[in-house]
Amino acid sequence: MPRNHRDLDLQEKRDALVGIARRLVLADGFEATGMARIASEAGVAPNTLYWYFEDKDALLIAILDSLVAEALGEYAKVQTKPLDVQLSWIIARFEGLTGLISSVHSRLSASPSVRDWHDRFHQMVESTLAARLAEHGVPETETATAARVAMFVIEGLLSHHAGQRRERDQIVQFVTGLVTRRDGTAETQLKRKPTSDGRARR
Amino acid sequence: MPRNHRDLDLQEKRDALVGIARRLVLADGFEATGMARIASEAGVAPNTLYWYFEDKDALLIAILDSLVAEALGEYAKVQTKPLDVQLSWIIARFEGLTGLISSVHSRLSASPSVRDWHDRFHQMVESTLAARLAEHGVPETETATAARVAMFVIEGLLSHHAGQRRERDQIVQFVTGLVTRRDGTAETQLKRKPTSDGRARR
DNA sequence: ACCTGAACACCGTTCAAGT
DNA sequence: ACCTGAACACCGTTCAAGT
Repeated sequence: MPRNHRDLDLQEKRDALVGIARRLVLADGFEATGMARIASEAGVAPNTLYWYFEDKDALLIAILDSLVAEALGEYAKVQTKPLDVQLSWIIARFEGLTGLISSVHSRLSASPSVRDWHDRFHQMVESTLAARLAEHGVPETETATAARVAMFVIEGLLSHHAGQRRERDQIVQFVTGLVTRRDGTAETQLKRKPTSDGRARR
Repeated sequence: MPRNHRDLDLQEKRDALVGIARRLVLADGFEATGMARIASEAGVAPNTLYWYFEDKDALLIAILDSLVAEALGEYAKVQTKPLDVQLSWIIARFEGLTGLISSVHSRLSASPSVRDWHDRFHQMVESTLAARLAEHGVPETETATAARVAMFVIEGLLSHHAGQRRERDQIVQFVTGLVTRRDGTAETQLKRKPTSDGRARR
């Protein structure tokens, strides 16, 4: 896959390198995947990577961008489903990425570029969540706070072995129930109504 | 501070080393603090540290234990205060440790001993939180789930620049309000009653 | 039992040089 | 413009040896 010099343009080769790095990083973890290994797998010299990426963090960010782009495309399909289904979907979708997520968090203080990406990502996810919450009857004054709480719960579940399936469902139901049951707006959603996946609560 | 051979016993010297390492790690971060630096600050050879600690993770765990022991002592004083005050206190108390917290999370997958410590710590904190929640009228069937959600929110706030003071208060109020307002048990706590620090909600 | 000097393996990154 | 061989600085850790 080296395909040297001029028959692949810069962006194409960069993408190819990201793909290779992504596969290795997802398999073995970011810290455990050395630049030398990535280079060797790509058939180039280690320092060649530094022609395409400023440093290892830039490579990490490129990997994250490619993963987020894919997930975002798929999210469109569940965007209109009930809140608990959406939350469960998000958690299941990112379940394989817990290692990467904690790598991102661990680079936060050392790398301004990772910190920057991370903050942007949070902003994007939370504003999307806030919009969904608004649709579900959460009053405007609380959507931002509720979205942040939802985000924290998602991150918590993902960071901690993601819990067992059963426990995850319980937490998702608990949070959606709490968040949407405001001053009667969505009161019914909480009482006895079966969950959207057909299982009884508790 | 070397105090060699026999005029300090093993445990005493170990504690001294932990103290020195803890100061450096809190100042510069775990990853940024090399074993060589700790050793030099302690006036010993780098490899001497490996007489007292199995590896760098063991040193991390010793630091964490000392920090938790201190915090636990202080927590006794606020244990009987209202829920929102307790949560705010916990967040403020651990605010200076965000770097360490993410270091712990980043070692989770690579180090079984850190993972072990982390799981124990969560279990301890969550069972304590669950007991407080029960005192505040949360039904038995939900204390565990609610405690875990509270823990996720605490961790989320601590991991993300801990937010601004104002935003933190808002989230704490939101969560305590939601969690304690169950089927009328603590219904009043939510409606219009001013927060325990005297500020109006929203 | 406690401590050390010296080395090892590995890491991300850089430099000077090639085409 | 794109790529490389070789080196650099640094890391946690180990080894063989000293007392």
